[in-house]
Amino acid sequence: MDEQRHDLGAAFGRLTRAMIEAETPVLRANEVEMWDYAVLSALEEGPAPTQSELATRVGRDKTRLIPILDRLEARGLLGRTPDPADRRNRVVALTAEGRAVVRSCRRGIRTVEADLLAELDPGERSVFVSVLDRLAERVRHRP
Amino acid sequence: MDEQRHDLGAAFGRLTRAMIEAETPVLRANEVEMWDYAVLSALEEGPAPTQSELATRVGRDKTRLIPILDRLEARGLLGRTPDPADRRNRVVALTAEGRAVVRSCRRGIRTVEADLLAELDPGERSVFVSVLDRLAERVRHRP
DNA sequence: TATTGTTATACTCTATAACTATA
DNA sequence: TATAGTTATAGAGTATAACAATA
Repeated sequence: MDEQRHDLGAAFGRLTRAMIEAETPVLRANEVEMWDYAVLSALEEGPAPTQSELATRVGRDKTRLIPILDRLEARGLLGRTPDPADRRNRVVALTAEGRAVVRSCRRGIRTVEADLLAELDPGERSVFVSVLDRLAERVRHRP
Repeated sequence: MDEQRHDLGAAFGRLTRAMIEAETPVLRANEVEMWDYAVLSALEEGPAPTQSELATRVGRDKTRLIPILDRLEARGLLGRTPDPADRRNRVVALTAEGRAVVRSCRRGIRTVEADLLAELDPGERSVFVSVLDRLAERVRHRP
């Protein structure tokens, strides 16, 4: 293993903070907060059959999701409809407007990302992005 | 830019959390917390001429550094000695024991990191690590 | 007056456990 | 009884401003 480099964890942490900072203006322009965007983004994969399922998708617990869902539902960006088969469940789905907002956010975010990766050569960039995506996906499946 | 992948920021965030979780047992075995380790690690580069300088090195503000320094100094892992040239300043430096602790932590952390990267092939791994380190360094220089 | 280190205070975020309604 | 969603509360973490000592 390499000797003369910084810790991976520290590097991830720094980059996380930097990205949050850089993306905040984009999100603010769309009047959403970070976790709002995370929720909308997760719902693009498809409606969530329960809020708990959505919570694990996003990587938060269900209690912290509720104020976010309240806000987004009030703005008409998503809907919570009771599941007739089991009325305890509420299926959460994007509205057309919600889909439009998340797409608008994503456009801005892609610009910020391109900026971060600008100095890399194309080969490095594609390896980096692909590995990053794979690692993040691997790490996803455990809460 | 690629279309079908997750956001970089979300990936960084997930990996940050996963690494914190995976490294916690290592740090606990050495009786240090995450930011304790960050401070000790930063001091390996050399003594900090002022606490403020150390704060920016670590990426926190000076007020949040103080309880950490108190604790580490009490344990004899670092020293705070007034600078004779400007007695407002305190230069912060690792003790021999502090250096031993941070090295012990690092050994464990390297193992965790190797585990994360284990499935990658060597080429990918070296590109990924090198790019990550470079990006983190670039992003470092803005308080 | 400006700066270093420090303390105090208010604010946000997070974790936990209790409550309701359905099953 | 067990689970989904919700609410409440306590704790940790964070940001900000004020303070004493030194320049």
